[in-house]
Amino acid sequence: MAKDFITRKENYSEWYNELVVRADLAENSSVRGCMVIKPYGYAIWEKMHTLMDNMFKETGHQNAYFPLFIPKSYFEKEAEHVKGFAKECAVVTHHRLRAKPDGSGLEPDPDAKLEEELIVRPTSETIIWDTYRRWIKSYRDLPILCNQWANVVRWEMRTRMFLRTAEFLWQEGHTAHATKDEAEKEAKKMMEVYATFAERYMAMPVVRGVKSENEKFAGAVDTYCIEAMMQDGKALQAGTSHFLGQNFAKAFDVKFLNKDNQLEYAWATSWGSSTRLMGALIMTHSDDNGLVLPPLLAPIEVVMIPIYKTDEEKTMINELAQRLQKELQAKGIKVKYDNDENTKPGWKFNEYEFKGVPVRLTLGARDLKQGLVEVFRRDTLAKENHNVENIVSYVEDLLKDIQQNLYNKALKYRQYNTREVNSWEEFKVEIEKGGFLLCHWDGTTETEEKIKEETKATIRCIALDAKEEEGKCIYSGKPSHRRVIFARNY
RNA sequence: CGGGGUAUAGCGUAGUCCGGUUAUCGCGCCUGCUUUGGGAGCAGGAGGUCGUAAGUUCGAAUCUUACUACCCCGACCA
Repeated sequence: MAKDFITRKENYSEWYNELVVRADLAENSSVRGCMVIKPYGYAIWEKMHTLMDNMFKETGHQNAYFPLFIPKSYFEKEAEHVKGFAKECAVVTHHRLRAKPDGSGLEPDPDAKLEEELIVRPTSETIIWDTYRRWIKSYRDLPILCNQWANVVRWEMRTRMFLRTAEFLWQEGHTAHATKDEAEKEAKKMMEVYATFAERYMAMPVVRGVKSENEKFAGAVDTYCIEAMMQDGKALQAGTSHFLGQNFAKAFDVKFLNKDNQLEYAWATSWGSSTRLMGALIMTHSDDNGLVLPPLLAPIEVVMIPIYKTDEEKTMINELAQRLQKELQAKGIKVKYDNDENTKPGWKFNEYEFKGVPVRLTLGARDLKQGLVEVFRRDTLAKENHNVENIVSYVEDLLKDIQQNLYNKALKYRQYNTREVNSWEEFKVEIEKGGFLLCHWDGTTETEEKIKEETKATIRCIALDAKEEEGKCIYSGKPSHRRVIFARNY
């Protein structure tokens, strides 16, 4: 019903861009590659933030905050890490401006050049491990389980709101452990936390997996991930959790005395998820009428819209609305009564529909005379009249149903678009159709890169629940023991 | 950083080739009245350094040159 709104089929990426702007989630700022997250969009992120934060705390983590700036020398210490991030770092070189000699504005003061240049953090492993060196002396100091909510900067060539911006918001967990086993368990545990969050709150099914050598984090031994499928069949990495081995402990000389009084390097993990989740959320559920939000993340779960002609009707509806609002709020439901007289009901219908509000109650004078309200659910666009008497418990159940339905729908979509492919010829055809392709792969980086060059498809992950199965690599024909997931990705 | 394109009101645009009144239209905005069951109607109104700078000309949104910004396609990436 949305006016002049492009459909997913017509142009998926334009649909996404327009949706983000028109649903009032975010807008491009005047700074290249950076976006403004608007109140409605931020309210969704805030919910994600709070829910995830609780999950981190339940698993024993504490929040802390580390500096935005990282001395260049710290950054250089872990070879793989530098290689991965150097190309996209913002660098601070001066600490003062001065008036230009010709009076035409400001310029960095040459006398205020920094002794050592500072990197704006693209991620915080280095500054954190430099700090951990001072915190860790004994096995009794371990584990350290910290998380930080922060902004990071990665100077991307091409950006898209939420999916890839030069600056973005995220959380990054950084833990230190006495044993390899404990660190590995931590990395897997946090992947599971992300997966649970995605499925339970975002209603977004994910594949739990491990990255190939080629795709893993710069500086990690293993990268675990959750991968989701968007409605255009492309994969989106929605969270990563890294087992870092002793790489950062060695680079920053973080040693502790174990129970046997011997010096050992500490074991590390790091794990992160970002405002990219907003993009994932949008592209998982939304349709050609705009945003669709799962109730558990919707800033407004229920909107009530009055329709009346006379003053008596208006008074009657206002009173009813206030009563319903209280009752719904008592059930913990976020409800908004929009009795703004400047806009007409039809305008409001479209507005809230576009913004993805899960349930709308139309309080119309005509229906109310028969004791009815109109209930509209955003996920199926279905409307029905319902008795006003038990509307509160009905809405409560309906919200649960919508949450579950969105998950089921997304899962069905993913299952339908996931298929086994057994030959290179077949692969080249199937990859054009999108979706996840389950294929045998010989385990080598060379093969992976050749496939990427020829088809733009990458190995999204090796699913943790992939079953053992003998087969031949679709590209090289060499033996393989399990299938991996190939897809084009965001 | 390579290749292509665009720049006119808050947004989207006409006009540019072929220079000539007061720069077009829609949406949005403001005021008033009438309206209210799927983006209301009428009337009136406000809003512009035509990306920046220089040049050609009696006269430049329009022609020339330089610069800047943004978009698309590559290379790179959560």
